[in-house]
Amino acid sequence: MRGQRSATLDDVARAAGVSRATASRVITGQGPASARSRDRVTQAVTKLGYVPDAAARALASRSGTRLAIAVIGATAAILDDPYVGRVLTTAAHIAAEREVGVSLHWVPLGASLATLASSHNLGGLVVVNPTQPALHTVPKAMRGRTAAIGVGTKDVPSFDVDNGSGTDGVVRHLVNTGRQRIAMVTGPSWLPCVDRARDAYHQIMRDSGRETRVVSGDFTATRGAAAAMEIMTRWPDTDAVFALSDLTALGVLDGLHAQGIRIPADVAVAGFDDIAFACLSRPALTTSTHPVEEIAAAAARAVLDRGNTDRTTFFPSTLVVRESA
Amino acid sequence: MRGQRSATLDDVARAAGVSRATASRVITGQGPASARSRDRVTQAVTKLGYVPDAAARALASRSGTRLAIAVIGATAAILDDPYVGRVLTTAAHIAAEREVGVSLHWVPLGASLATLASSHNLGGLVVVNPTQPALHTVPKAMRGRTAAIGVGTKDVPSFDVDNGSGTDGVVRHLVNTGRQRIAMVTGPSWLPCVDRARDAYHQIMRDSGRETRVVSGDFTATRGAAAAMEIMTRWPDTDAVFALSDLTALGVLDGLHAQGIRIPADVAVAGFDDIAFACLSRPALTTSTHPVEEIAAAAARAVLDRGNTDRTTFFPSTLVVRESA
DNA sequence: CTCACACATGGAAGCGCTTCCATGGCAATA
DNA sequence: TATTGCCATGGAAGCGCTTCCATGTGTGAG
Repeated sequence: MRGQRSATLDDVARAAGVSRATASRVITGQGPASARSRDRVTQAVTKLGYVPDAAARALASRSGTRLAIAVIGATAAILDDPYVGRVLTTAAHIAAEREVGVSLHWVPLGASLATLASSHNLGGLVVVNPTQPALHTVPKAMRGRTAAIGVGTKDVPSFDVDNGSGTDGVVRHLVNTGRQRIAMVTGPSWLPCVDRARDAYHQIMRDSGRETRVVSGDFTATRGAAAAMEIMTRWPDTDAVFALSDLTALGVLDGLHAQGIRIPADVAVAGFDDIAFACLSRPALTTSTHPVEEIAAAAARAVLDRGNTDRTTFFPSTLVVRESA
Repeated sequence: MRGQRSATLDDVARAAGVSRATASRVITGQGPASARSRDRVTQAVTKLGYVPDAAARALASRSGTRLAIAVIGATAAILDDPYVGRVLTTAAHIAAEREVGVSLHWVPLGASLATLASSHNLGGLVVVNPTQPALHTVPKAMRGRTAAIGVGTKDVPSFDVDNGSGTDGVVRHLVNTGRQRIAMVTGPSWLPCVDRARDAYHQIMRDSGRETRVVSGDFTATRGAAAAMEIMTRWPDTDAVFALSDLTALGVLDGLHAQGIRIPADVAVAGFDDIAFACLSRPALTTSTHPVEEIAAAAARAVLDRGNTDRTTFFPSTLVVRESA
């Protein structure tokens, strides 16, 4: 293509015979410009193959054009779970409509978001699985353009699936289908949504006079398989397992299979999320939906359109009965 | 935290009692600085909670600090496949070691990479599933910091799995285990790697005096299920199906199940990629490995460390025999 | 004791862009 | 014809940072 150095706004302005200011106005579409200038600039742009420099633009306009998605406390395994992928795809979609890009950032638990969020080239920030401390590290200037997927702080709009009622639906189904000794595999304990789910489980167990059996998980399949062993060893008479993630439930299925346990005849298994694979497993997984796309879209829109929702919005989760429970 | 406006390098310099130049040198670690200046600046930085602005830095230094991953021709479904996720995670890892971020970009088939790659705040570019035209749109200035995952052009280092020998291994296994009428489900036809795999399949079929049965796929599970129907309708005596993607193979498994076909008794099924779910399905999937992490790491390193590899590197794929074939 | 040299330092010039502001031209009004 | 007002325009001032260059300051060699 063109020479070594790529064309700048100056080159365009010169080629069009207008000032840089005018060229800028035409290109950004902000501010007045005569039809004549508009034409000449447009022509110069295509002729020179001019593409505005995002960094310079962000710096000058003090508002970037990129939506950052920060995933808190993620291990490498998290992308085995379609979850982040779905958030990402959806956000990218919404962002693309507004001609902004997306970037993905893994933020270790306890790390600061300051570096990430301080950059001028950021148009917005969506924090996935936020913790209070992490959210507090986002600079004031960025607060208005931040949303959380999960349970956030007061000054940041938050979006999450209704883990409580979702869990309620699943566990109630287990109870209604005659299961007596129902175990639960949770997720990472630092996630507030895990608490809500565990609370819901405890509630039902208590109300129906059942004993609780909880082992902690991390949303991975590997952990699910291990949890299956652990559960059947500690409580051999368990007749149902509810995992707070489909991936984990799939692992549980596997672990149970390995022990020669029949599903759902001996033990019922239920998950949470309704991932694409849930209906591909044998037996197909009974689970509860997780409207990730809706949630991610809401978060992305809240950030990009500055929706002034500063409350937490919960999205309903509905039971999907298949073969495993 | 601090006031409305966040601290700039000027603030730090002032607080430390040095010039902006010196402060910059200390912070970037480039250029000389006395121990005294270093201390004072470091203190000022922590005191003010100073975080450098990425946009300004990129603009001034003419070299960004972000690794962009552009996925060509991706549909929303692509993230159901762990593939992109694995690329992303690995790249993010390598990038993080060098304190650079990653960003992900969906580039429609036929779209230009110019806008993406022209930005000064880009440290490198990794193009996934590149097409020749797409690669040609990356500005000269960026060429040196670009790598391809897939088959690229001469001036860009490329990394890919050896689809040819991988396919060879799988199909040969099918042949060796006595399968006679082996069908293949391919991937998107615009991907060169699909050609290589199809060629390998044709080769073996021809060499062993077998007839070829090819239906085209798109790497999704949905398409796999449909392909299973299509294959069994067109060629009811088929006794093996090889899909160029595990996701598709899983779909095939599902489609075959739906028709009451036993696997592997009636029909053997083999995939490609060895995704995490491959061993979770019933029956567990026979497949061939795809060292995505190695490939992505090589690509990321080639870009970040300016490795002058301007050739295509193929990574070996090895057969994994499980239950389905 | 002098000269040369290295090193730490600050001033200043940008990087490529947006945007404020003052200017000038033109049509509409009186 | 003189006055008002509006709109298109260019000049210039940054955005926050890096980096070149010239200036001091202290050290070792002669």
